[in-house]
Amino acid sequence: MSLAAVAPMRLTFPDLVYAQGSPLESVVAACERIARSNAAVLLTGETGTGKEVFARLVHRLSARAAGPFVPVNCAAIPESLLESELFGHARGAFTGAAGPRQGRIALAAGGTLMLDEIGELPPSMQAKLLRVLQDGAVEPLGSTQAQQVDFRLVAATNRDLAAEVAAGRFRADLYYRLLVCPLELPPLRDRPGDVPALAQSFLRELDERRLIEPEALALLCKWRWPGNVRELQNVIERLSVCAQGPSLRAEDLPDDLRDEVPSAPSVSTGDRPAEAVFSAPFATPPAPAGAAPQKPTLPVDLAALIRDLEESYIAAALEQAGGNKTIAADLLGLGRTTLVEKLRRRAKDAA
Amino acid sequence: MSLAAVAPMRLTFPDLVYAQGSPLESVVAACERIARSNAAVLLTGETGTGKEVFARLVHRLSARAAGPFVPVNCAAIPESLLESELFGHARGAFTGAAGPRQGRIALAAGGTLMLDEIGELPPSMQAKLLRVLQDGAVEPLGSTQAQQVDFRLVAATNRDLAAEVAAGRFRADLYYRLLVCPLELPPLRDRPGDVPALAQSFLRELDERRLIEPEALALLCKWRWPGNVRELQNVIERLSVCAQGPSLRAEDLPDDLRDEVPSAPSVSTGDRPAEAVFSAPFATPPAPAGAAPQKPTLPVDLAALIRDLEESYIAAALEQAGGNKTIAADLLGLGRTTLVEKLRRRAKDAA
DNA sequence: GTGCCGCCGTCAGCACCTTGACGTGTCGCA
DNA sequence: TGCGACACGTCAAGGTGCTGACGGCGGCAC
Repeated sequence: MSLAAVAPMRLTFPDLVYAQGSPLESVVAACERIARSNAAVLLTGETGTGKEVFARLVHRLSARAAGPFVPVNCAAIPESLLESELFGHARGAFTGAAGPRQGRIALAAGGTLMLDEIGELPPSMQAKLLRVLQDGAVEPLGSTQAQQVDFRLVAATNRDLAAEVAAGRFRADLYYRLLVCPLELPPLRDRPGDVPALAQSFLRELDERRLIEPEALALLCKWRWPGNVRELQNVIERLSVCAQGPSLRAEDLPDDLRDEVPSAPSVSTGDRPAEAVFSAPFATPPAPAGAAPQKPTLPVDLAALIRDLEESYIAAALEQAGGNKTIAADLLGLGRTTLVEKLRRRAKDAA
Repeated sequence: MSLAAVAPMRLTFPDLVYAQGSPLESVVAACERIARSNAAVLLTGETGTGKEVFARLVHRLSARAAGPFVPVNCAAIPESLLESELFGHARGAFTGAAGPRQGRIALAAGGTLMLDEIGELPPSMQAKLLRVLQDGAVEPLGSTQAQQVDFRLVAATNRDLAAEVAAGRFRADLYYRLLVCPLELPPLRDRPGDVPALAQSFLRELDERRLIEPEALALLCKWRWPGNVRELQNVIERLSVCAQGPSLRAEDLPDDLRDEVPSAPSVSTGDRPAEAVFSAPFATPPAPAGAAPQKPTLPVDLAALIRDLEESYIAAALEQAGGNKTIAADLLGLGRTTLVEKLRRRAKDAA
């Protein structure tokens, strides 16, 4: 899986870098124990703490290492599609292209299924997932018979699932099912000792041979890292780009980091920075990397979409034609009167 | 790039005009460093500070200078169209002249993609963009396979993205991704020394040979310029048109500028003047002319374009629905029979 | 087996859109 | 002033696409 030289040129996510004595040591040790079993795992931690990295670690350390690792980002898939995405659907009689689709769960047979942002799972899916965990079988949409699937579940979230349960947004029975092997990933600010190792690892991936000056490193270690490892990754990249001298100096760091007020380490899982406050409709949940195929956002109002498209083009053509409708119609390959009528309708609808 | 004599007669945007000792000097220096890398750039600054100019600068200074520069104004495109605009859609029956649309991202292959007003990006597009940045690949609507694209991203906004993140309107992970190389453009009022040079540059483009009287120039330098460079451009043009004497006098300036109360320079990045209501001289609308490099390519076969778009969406919906036309129609907000009819026509046309 | 349910294809009715033709108003030029 | 060129708005005719209803077909439950 080397992305080689892709465009925006990103580093591949680091494979578990930490320092001696890091709190991560105990987490890794826990992973090793856990991996041997087949029990469900629940990873919790802020954005950017590397939940997928640890999910893969559990997979690799388990007896299923040779099987598939299937990541699914629950938050990145429109609710209406989640079901067919997870469970698949039986007959795809038509369409040629798709045909009958395996669900992600079925694809994880013999391997590990990672459900990221499981806190975003809508209630109906929670119920269905629970059934699957109990029966060890999935029943694709439209199909009559269940299909046994042997998979291991690793769930992850940056929400406080217990609070979600208390608020009635997450099923208690599913919660306890997931809670068999809880693994909490500490935020980067609570393990500043890992910062140097991580920084060095990122530098190596950048082919950056200069060193970070001690003063700069000290600043890095003191920063709160609300975006955790991913934020560090970006800062390092930026540092490498911006620094001009023979070494990477504190002056080359972003202002925020230099205006540092030494932050108290967070109190366990108490505060979840920033993004906790979603108000917005469509509450954009932080959905870290790595899962879910592209797929256009459906459902969509096709009629409205086409109206918009048409309107955009008509407006552009009119502008280019300087308001001359005859020319504009030509530009669009439409009859003149057709364009006129379209405009009239539009004006009418507006009123 | 001379637009020569287009209808409303606009000046071409100036190519980076500033005075010696201007704060822009350090910004330009930063651009030079940044340009060498492939990292994402985030431009921030008020309306009219020339974000696109700097985006082009980064492009020209980079190794990609020979490649395309593709500007996209996220705020200027209806939300429903953004997806097909950015990602494109797979081909339809026959291409005609305009044919199957490449997305803007794909068009930026080998070059630079500028996403202006990125703060306006709706949540679903934020998620998709993040994926593209991570994978370096796009998957056009209706197509099943992803396509590798090598591009460099320059994002721009006049919002406070950090605040947007805190408010839950902008994804934290995408934010950190963009923050690799932040570049802040100072408002014109904080660099009054650039005003004379800019004014002279605009006059030259207007073929205006008269000179600005010192008193008028002084007024220009003192004005707050809520609309920044673009506002200055408008004022100069107006001045040239209105002045009748052998020189450009203070009396020819709009009243607002002459009633000047010497304004304190803005306190660093503190306030972002609500560009909505600024009572500019000459009723400067926030973003007239020079902006909006949107403009779909014309001429175009609108009917064919719409057919293609429709086909792509239908194909995608059918796939997601697993061939179930009832569900697919729902996904598209169409009546079931309507969808069936559309399919029938399509099949008929193919034959 | 029988009945129910969901999905599908067809078709006729109808609203809507497109199209071509016509009349008007304006501009420029003889 | 008169004439042609040009662009516009309107309208009636004809076509097109949408809609709702109907019947067929297969799976599943009882």
